[in-house]
Amino acid sequence: METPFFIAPRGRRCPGCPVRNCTVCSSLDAVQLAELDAVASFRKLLPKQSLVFEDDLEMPVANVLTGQLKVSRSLPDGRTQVMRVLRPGDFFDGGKISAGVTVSALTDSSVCIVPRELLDRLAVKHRALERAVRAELESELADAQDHLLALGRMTAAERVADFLLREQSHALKVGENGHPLTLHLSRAEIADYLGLTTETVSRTFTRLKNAGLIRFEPGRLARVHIRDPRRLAVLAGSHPPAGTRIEETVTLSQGAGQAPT
Amino acid sequence: METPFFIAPRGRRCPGCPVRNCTVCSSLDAVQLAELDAVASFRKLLPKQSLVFEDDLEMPVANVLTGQLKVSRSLPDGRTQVMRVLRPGDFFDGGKISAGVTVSALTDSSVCIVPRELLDRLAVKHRALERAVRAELESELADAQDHLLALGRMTAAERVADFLLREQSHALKVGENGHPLTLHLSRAEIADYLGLTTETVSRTFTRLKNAGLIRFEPGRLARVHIRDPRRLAVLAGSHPPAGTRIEETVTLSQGAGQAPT
DNA sequence: CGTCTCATTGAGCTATATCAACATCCGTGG
DNA sequence: CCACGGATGTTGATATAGCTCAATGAGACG
Repeated sequence: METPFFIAPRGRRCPGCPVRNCTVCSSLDAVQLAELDAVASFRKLLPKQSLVFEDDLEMPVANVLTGQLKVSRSLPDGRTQVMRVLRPGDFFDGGKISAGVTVSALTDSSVCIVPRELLDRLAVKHRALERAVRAELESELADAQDHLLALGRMTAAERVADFLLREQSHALKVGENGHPLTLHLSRAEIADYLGLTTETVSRTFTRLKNAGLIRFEPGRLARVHIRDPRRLAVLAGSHPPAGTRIEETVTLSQGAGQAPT
Repeated sequence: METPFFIAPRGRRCPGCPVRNCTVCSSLDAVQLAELDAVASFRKLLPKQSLVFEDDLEMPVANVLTGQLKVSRSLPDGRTQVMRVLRPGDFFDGGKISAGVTVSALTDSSVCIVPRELLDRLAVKHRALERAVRAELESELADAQDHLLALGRMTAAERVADFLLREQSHALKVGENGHPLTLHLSRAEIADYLGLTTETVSRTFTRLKNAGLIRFEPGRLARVHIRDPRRLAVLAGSHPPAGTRIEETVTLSQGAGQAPT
C-alpha cells in the first residue's frame, strides 16, 4: 500500500505514449522527446498506492499517463482535503508544494516521472516546453481558485452540482464518455474534495436525484447521468452568459420529494 | 470607485522601482530591465479602487509596487471569496483566471502593468525571467493549496489562527514589522477570505484575545500583537516539526472567558 | 460633536456534522 | 453459483458550529 508496484526500465517509450500529444509533451518534437525519454522513469500504481519520492530528492514532476490519481493534504488529526484529481495528461509539480501532500492512485494508473532538475535543464533549451509548463501551472491555479470559491462560499448542494459538471467536462476532455459520467472517487473522497462529510454528499446526491437533476445507473452507484445540465449549472452558480433572462433559482426539497424514478 | 486614478507616462522607472530586486524583476539585468521599462505602464490606486482592464485585451500581468490589493471572485448572488492578498513584489497573472475575478486596492497602492504578450516576448529572450515567473506561479499555487485546506477542513478558530500567522510571515517578508502586525483587511474582508461571516471573525478574535493568544493595540483594532505564536500555531494545526512531544491541543472557551487584559 | 461606517455582542435558527442503524456492493471461498 | 463478511453507501435522529437578524458600541472624519 506504500511501495511502488512496478518500475519499468527506461527506454524509448515516448513515441507510443498515451499522452504524447497532450499538454506538456505535445510541445516537444521527436528529437527533444528522445532527450526527455532518456531521463524519464515510468511507474505503475494500483488503486490506493501512493506515489512517494525519496525524501532527499527534490520533489520531481510527474506526468500522468493513464488512470486517475488524487492529490491530498492532511491536518495532524487526520482531517484531509483532496486538492485535485489528476488525469492522463495532467502533471503534478512537486515544486513548492508544502509538506504533508500525498498523491495516490484512484484507479490502476501509470505516471512518467522526471526529476525536477532535468526538467529544468530541458526547459532551458526548449522554450516551448517551458511555456507549456507555465500554461499548465496557470490552468492549475485557475482550477484551484474555482475550488476555493466552492469551499469558501457554496452550500453543499452547490458544491456537488459544481463538482458533477466539472467532472463531466474533465471526463470529456480526456476522452471519456460523460453519459453516463463515471465517478472515480468514492463518496468519502468526494466529501474530502468538497469539504463535506460522506453523509452530506450522499444525502445531496439523493436530493439531486429526487429533483430529477441526475440519475444513477442501477447498481452502479459510480455512474451518474446528468439529466438536466442547465438546472445543475444554475444551482452551481454559473454566471449567466451575459444576456440571460430572469434570476432563476433551483431549490432542492429536503423532505420525501418523490420525483422521477 | 471603478476608474483608474492615475496613469503615469512610461519612462525609465525601473531603476528606482521599489521592487526592482524582488521576485520577477530581480531576474533581469539593467539592459533587460530597460526593455521591460519601455513596455510597462504604471498605475496608482486609492483604497477600494479596482484594477480593471479593457475587456478586449487579454488579461495582462500586473506587478505590485507598493500597497496591498485583494483578488476576489463572486457568485452571481453576491457571495464573494477573497482568493489572495497581493503585496509589493507579488504579481497577478490574469492568464487563465476565470471571469468574475476582481482585483482591488486595500490601501494606496501602485502597480506595474505589462501586457501579457509583451511579457511573453521578453520571457522568450530571457530565461531567467521565464523561470522567475514560473517560480512565482508555483508559490502562488502552494498558497492556494494551504488556503484550500483551511477552507475545506478547518474550524473558524483554526482558520483565524492560521490567517494571523500567515499574515505575520508575509508582513515580515515584505519588510513590515510583525510586532504588532497590521491587518490591511477589514473584518468583513477577513471573513470573505476565510469563508466565514464578519460576526464569526469578530467573535473568534475576542476568544483568541481572551485566551491570551493575541492582543489588540488599544484603539487600533487593525493592529494585533501575537502573544503566543506557539499555541497559535498548534491551533492552526501546524504539523509538529518531526520530533515533537505529545499531542498538544489548544481550546478556546466559548463563555465569558476572562483572561489577561 | 454629529454622523457614518465598522466592529462587537446577543439571541435564536439552520445547514451540516455526528452518531447510529441499516442496506448494498463486491470479493472470497465453499 | 451461491453464501458470507467486510467495506462502502444510505438514511434517520440529534447535536452544534457558524449563520442570520438585530441592537449596541467605537473610530474616523468632516
